[in-house]
Amino acid sequence: MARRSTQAASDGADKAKPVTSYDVAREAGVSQSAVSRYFTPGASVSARTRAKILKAVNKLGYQPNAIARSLITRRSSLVAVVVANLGFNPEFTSVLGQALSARGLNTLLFTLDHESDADHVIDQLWQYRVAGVVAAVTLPPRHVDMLSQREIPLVFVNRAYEDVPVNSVSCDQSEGERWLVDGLCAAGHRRIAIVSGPEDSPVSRQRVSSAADRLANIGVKPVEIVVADFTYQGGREAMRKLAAGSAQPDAIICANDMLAIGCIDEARHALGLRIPEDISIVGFDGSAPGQWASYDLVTIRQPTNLMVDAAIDMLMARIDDPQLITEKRVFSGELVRGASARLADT
Amino acid sequence: MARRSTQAASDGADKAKPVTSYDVAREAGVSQSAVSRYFTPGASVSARTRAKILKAVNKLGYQPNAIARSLITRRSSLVAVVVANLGFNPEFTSVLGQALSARGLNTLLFTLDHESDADHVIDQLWQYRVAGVVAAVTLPPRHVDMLSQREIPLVFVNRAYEDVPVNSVSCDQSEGERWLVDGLCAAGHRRIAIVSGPEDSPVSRQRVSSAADRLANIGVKPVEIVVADFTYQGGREAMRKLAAGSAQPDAIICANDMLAIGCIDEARHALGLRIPEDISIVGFDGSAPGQWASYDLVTIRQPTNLMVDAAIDMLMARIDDPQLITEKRVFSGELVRGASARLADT
DNA sequence: AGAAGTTTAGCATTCGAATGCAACAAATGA
DNA sequence: TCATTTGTTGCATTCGAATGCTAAACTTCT
Repeated sequence: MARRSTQAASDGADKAKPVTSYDVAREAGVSQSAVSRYFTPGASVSARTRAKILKAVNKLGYQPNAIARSLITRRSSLVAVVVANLGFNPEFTSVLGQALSARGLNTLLFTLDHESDADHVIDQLWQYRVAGVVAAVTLPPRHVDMLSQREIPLVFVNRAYEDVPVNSVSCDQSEGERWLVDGLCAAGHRRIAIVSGPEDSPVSRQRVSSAADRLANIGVKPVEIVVADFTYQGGREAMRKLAAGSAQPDAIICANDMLAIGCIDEARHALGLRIPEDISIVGFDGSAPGQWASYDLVTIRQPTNLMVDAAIDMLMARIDDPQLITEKRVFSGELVRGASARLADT
Repeated sequence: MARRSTQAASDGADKAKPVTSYDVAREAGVSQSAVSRYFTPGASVSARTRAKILKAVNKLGYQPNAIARSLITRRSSLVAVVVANLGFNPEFTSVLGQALSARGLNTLLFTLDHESDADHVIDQLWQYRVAGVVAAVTLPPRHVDMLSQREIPLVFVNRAYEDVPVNSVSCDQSEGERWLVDGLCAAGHRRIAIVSGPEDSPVSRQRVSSAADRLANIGVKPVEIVVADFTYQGGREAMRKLAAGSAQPDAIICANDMLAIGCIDEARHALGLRIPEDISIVGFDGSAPGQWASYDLVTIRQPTNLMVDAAIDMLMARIDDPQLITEKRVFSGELVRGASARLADT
């Protein structure tokens, strides 16, 4: 038998049972409908009734029950935010959460280990009748269809689908890679290697192929392409492989900042290379650690705030009108000229 | 007038109206109660009925409406996770989210800019009748009281309250700081400075006072205490101040890893100091970047996984029995012997 | 077979707020 | 002043699943 808190048991506050709109109505001498309207923006309530209700609300400490409201309106104020554990950009999630909150929406967070856990997530968010979904992971087309059939607005971040019409905001990966490639080549680099992220990551694939394409245009062939996961350790291992191979690159294009940081640390601390004198290393994302003095990465900064705002605007527009046609918004990144690579103006 | 998706408008899937338990009941030729019981673990349903319902569920693609369920049971499966924007430890949130998910709970994430935004958050989570709260921020006592009156289980992470009985899991900050201080002093350091976090952060205060106390015990007085916020820039500025002052420390104890990283970068890249030859720098947390080769911090690693598991265990025990007495669980940290400081065995 | 005990099924009610509708009051216009 | 418009209010119903209670079906035992 469980011990119980003597405090809770003795102070008589045992059944602090929730205050409902009926309690408020009785206290204020009005109907429950009036109380409901009081909390409905734009509903017509006279000043006199307003005052009475306000008083009762304060006296009783009433807070509307969002659950009951969602049941009748058939929609909650929850927005599902789906991110992958590894590609997890904390700043993005944080900014997104605050922006949602500022608009009166709450964040239902789903952190996936593997993108295959999506099944479970879709069930959950549907059970909660979320008002919308922001996904920074890839969802299988059947889930996208399901959401669109249920008229749940969905916005992807940095994912584009070829055939399915979906909403998305993204940073122009191709353009960013072109800038990096051009800068490196103009500075005289010719032995360029690429460190790719996981092969099932569309973000990685797009960045890598954009870089490779641009190189091809210029008439340069990557000396090697190494696949790693999007982690610091992945970057270190990739650098180790490159150093051990015969390619001997003089520049490395990494699929994100984390990989670039790993490469730099391995190059400096394990291989004794100087950066950028011996080797240039560039990343992608514009993450905070990449800008630390120890790394000072050349990278492409994604405009996080703009992207978050755009995502939420799209989401809210579709919450108001679920039939709005799909739209893709692509933002340019910003070339950050750090000291991790020799880069020429182009 | 808004344009509409020709696709959605033409494929006839316009009103995919939600499947309810009544629909399933009709399809399966049973009562709605039976369907409900089918989804209630431990409820008595015969094998035959089970089969009929399962079939109907699959055919119609039914998912119980969590909103309706919460309304009647008066409790949702949502757990509010409240973190501060700045002290935000992404790994912690991520691990916590997954652990909750594994137990069938969903994460309602609140990211606070300033701990004073707590008012708003408390309203929100009460509106959603969350099953519990995990707070990595300080909540004013009136909120703690309110939650306890409403019988909403609350577990703090790395916060202890003096007077109010609350549940908490934490890492033993004092012990950790003692280890650091002892190690530094045993290595001969005497001119020790402290870089504190924001003054309204209990975590910072506790770490700083523990370190100062231990120093006092040994008979050493900190040469200077600088206040900074828990950021990289804060660390850099703190280091700059220390270097500009007359104290000239030979070791710096930082209230967290982020500050230590900032100090190191400033010392190396702006002041031209060698670490740890010219100055020892230690942190606290055991964050991932602190372990990167460029920093290789001496720090105290918090046992994130243990703490998360403990937090969830406590939470779930109190969801089952809200009257359980409060409990505080304190875990030892782990001294990480990096290369950012000269440290002696003690 | 019949009595007693155990499952299982269904009915009816409940949770708390939103809303269409009708009744009514206040404000405007003729 | 009366008719019309506009603004408020309350009643009754609705959302979808959970559950106490009773009745029916099935077991088990004598």
